[in-house]
Amino acid sequence: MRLPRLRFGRHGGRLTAMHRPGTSQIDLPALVRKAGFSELRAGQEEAVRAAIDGRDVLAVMPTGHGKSAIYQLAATALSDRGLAVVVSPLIALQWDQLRQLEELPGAPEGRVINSDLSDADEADAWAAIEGGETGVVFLAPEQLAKDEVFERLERRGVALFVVDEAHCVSSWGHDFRPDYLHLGDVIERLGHPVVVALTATGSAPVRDDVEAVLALRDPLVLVTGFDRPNLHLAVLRHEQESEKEAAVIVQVVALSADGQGLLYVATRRDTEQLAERLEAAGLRAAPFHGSMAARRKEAVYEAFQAGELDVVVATSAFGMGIDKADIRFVVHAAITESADDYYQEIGRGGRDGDASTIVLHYREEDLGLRRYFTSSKPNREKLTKVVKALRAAKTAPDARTLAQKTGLSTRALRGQLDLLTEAGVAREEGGAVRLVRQLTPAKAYAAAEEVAERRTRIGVSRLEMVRQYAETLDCRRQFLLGYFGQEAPDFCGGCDNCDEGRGRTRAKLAAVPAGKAAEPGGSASGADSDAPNDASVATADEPWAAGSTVDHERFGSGTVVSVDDDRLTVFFESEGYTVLSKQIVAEQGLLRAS
DNA sequence: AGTCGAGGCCCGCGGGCCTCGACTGTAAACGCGA
Repeated sequence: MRLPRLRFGRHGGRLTAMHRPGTSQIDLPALVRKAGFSELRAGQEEAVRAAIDGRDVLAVMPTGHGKSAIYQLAATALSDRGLAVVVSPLIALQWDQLRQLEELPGAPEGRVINSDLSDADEADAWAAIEGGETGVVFLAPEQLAKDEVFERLERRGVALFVVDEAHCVSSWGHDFRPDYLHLGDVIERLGHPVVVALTATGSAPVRDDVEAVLALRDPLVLVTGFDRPNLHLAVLRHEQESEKEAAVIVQVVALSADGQGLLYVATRRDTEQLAERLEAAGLRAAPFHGSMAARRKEAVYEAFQAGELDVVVATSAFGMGIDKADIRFVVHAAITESADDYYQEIGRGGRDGDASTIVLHYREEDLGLRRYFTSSKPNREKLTKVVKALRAAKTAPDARTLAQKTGLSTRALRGQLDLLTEAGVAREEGGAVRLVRQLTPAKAYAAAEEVAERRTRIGVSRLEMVRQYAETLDCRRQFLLGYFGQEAPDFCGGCDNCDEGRGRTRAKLAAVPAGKAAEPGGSASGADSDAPNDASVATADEPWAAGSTVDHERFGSGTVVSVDDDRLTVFFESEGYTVLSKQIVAEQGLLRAS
């Protein structure tokens, strides 16, 4: 098991948290001291105050910026009003969070509730929770789907509801972990305690999704900057799979001279095979993927943390909860499913602020696998079986009974149920599945098909965005930051395209005499960014600012993601990411502000 | 959508080539058997 690690020094440092009259009567500096923190960073204080004052909070902050401190302080302040429930996606993360909480002298006692506990331990935990000794409970959303768990928490009284890694609500909730979709209901049934949603990944559509799914009420939305100037970004294109693999091996071996790193691959088999090849090349390498035994996963994790491995070759399973600041490279041997995922994975590099090398090895064919994972198509036969069984059932069956009745595997059944749930046809509560609408199998199928088509459209559009990242000849940092709705200087000086003076970057640089000062309000500060910032100049009379909501006559409502010289990228709820020509939008009046 | 391994075929006994089809990611929870 890993050692607890504090994200904030408790020694030295000045208290920067000041009491502001007119807000909460809580003495925040005293609370900060009591909880054992030395100081709060920008954004943290605002978030804690809002939560204490009863306002929902959505905080999008980079890992290591102290998201945990927000709920730890809020839970401490609100502990006499009721329990704090912290929803966390991984059991390993729950234990980590508990350990962090235990390190804080003034914080309430915490407990973990999950399926790892023995019956005796679970009974003990509940006794502490119900007896009032425990102030913070860590659990996965699946636990909240159980009536018994919900009722016990409700009886105890919940004052604060925290959703950690809140992007899971959006990126996983729709198909992978449907219980994330029900968190909004859980919150409402608990009488809507203060909700604090925390994540490090938050493009505007994801933020909107989190807000909607959790039914946040007038939340304070805090978004800190996404830029990570110490990450050097590059993409290498390949024709053949074998050539790509060879290049990946050579590069990882070379980069290992700088320190430890991560190699992300697409399949479990690739984790094993590439780890073997890297070992053969003399590196200390280990594979990591979701279906490995828990003990083996933990051993790899520990060895990496302890500096005993040069590289971990992993699927996307390796990531959340990694608490290592000195990762010197993050290499992808295959493209991710979205730019959100890519940013999340590369964001693990260089948290100590020192340089980290980020490379994507790209083959167009690799998009095929991602497309496969993205596409969802309802199976008429299976779906009909499920709907018929539900219509015939006298009492609402659980998923297991339903799988037996329909003869489907639990996995196949799960897929059908997710579709029916999102289509608003069925609902799963406390393990029991009910039909919400008494539709014929044919109509239920049509509803599910609509949902699947929409999911696929959005999935393909997200994939299209990460493809654009891979194929762009412009500044990659600007592209990524634009994706997250943040303006950036044209010249980042930290990506392969800028290094080589390619594409539009070069055109813009050529148009500006070297050394010319930027327009006021133009370029961001930075020693190497003297080029003017067109994005901010253009926004002066730009009617469609990034982050604003718009209506399209055909696609419905959407959020402006980024604004370029000649085009807009908009995320439409029905279509996903769509690139529109500014000129055509203007000429045809395609968009209305909403 | 794309890759890879199994198995068949050819020609002639060791290996190359082709076709077909299985498989491809992310977690928690639960029940069963050892």
